[in-house]
Amino acid sequence: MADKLTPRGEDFSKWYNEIVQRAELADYSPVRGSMVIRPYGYALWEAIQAGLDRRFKATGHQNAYFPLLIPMSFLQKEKEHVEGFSPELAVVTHAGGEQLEEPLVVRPTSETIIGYMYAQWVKSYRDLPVLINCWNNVVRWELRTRLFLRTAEFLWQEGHTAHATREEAEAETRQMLDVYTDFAVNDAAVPVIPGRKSDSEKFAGAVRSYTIEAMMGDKKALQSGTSHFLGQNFAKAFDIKFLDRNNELQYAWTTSWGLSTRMIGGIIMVHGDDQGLKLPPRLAPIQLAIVPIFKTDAERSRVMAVVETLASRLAGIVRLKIDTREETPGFKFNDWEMRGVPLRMEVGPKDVDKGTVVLARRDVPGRDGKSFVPQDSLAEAVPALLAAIQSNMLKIATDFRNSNTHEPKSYDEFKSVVEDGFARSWWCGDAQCEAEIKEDTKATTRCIPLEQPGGSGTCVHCGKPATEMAIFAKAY
RNA sequence: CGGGGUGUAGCGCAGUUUGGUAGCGCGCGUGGUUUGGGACCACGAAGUCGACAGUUCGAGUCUGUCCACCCCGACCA
Repeated sequence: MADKLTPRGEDFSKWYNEIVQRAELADYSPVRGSMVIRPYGYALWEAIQAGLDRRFKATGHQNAYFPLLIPMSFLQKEKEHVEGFSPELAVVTHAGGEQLEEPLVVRPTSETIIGYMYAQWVKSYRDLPVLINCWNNVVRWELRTRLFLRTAEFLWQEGHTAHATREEAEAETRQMLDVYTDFAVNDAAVPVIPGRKSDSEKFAGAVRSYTIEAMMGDKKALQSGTSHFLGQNFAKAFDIKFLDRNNELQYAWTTSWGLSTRMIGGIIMVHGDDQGLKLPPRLAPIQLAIVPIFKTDAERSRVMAVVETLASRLAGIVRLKIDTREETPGFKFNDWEMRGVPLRMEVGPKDVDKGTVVLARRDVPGRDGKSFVPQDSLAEAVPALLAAIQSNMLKIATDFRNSNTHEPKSYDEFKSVVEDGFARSWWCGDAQCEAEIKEDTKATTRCIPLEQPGGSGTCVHCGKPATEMAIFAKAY
């Protein structure tokens, strides 16, 4: 632990893995591809859950729970869905010492079983809309896994709604994309590009998929949340039908949307630096770490008395932790920086004498982030600093993203741009053209941003007329 | 599944070429000195050397078979 972290610029992947372990976010489990989320990492997930759950409730959704195991036949009812998920299913074939009559799939996502249930619940237009979210775990047998970014089992929320009209379902899909965007930008300080997925990148079974795409510190893209308009595909597969106001039988229109523990990986890779993790104050489990400094016993009691007073004054205002470990201050400074705590307070004998403390900001590297603050003003200064850190982190990430997003003028330029950043280019929308670009550059269409310049251009690859610009990048 | 690599203490590794008593660094425990940017000293605990079989007086080291994991590709929130 005394060793320095591998510098981010030297080996990004190694840097990432070291942070996850040293900040005690997660650890490898004995089961291939799955991870143990440790208390600090789980506390971060709880903060993410709280931020999202609040927004879900505010937009009229309720939480519910659906079973882990799904009859195999359910998956097969929607053609694209089964094709998309079959390769990565974990299947239970035996239980209670006997072979099961029908194998049970460990859910990779719950559209099917929820579709089945909605078919039971929805009979009339009066039963709509159904607005349900589910916090759970899913299993997808991925071939290559990485802590938080892609694990065989992961935690997420999946929202599933059913509506009477196409318009209403489409509005819901877009509303939830907005919710994700708002959460990412304002809570996680992760600037994202909300947009539509190309046909080849959309969710298996969806009519249209939307995504929020973020740029990581190595300039690769991470899909950080998705919202799908499922049309009537699942309603038809599972018979979600209702009688409308005109007494006519109609299929419902459904949506689904999810955001996973992958977001934690995104936060690490967007904000982290050579000192370690850097957490946005809104999500940080510990916002303020207090490090008392003393030599003698006499100093200890003077310092601790002040620390206790200040801590109790701040306890209702910020999430804080007093560091009573018997390590050197230097070790503790580095340790809190590794864990990404946004603000650190140092209290030593000199501070006690002067009635001040030292506040050190995590977002400003090294000693430049330190300032002396009068003890009397902490109740105002600490929240103000946390707010400043939150917005500064968003600004740094946004500037980074913007300065590494280019609009190449030619395909040659495009190829060099996507080697090290995002390309924003006119694209014809053709799947063949998209596949050729991927083959050529390993860059994929990340999304077709909602925000478009208008007008038209020519496709960056094939030169055909194009009416929309797309973001291309290498992705996780 | 294709290509490459690695399995020796909790972690990172040396030792394997040339068979001969299991090593180093970090971490961990105890005691002491320390403490305003990753402290130091002393003592100590910790290993079926990935598994199985073979060669040999003797195998971490040689031979064979198997297994696991990691990296690159295909798949993907």
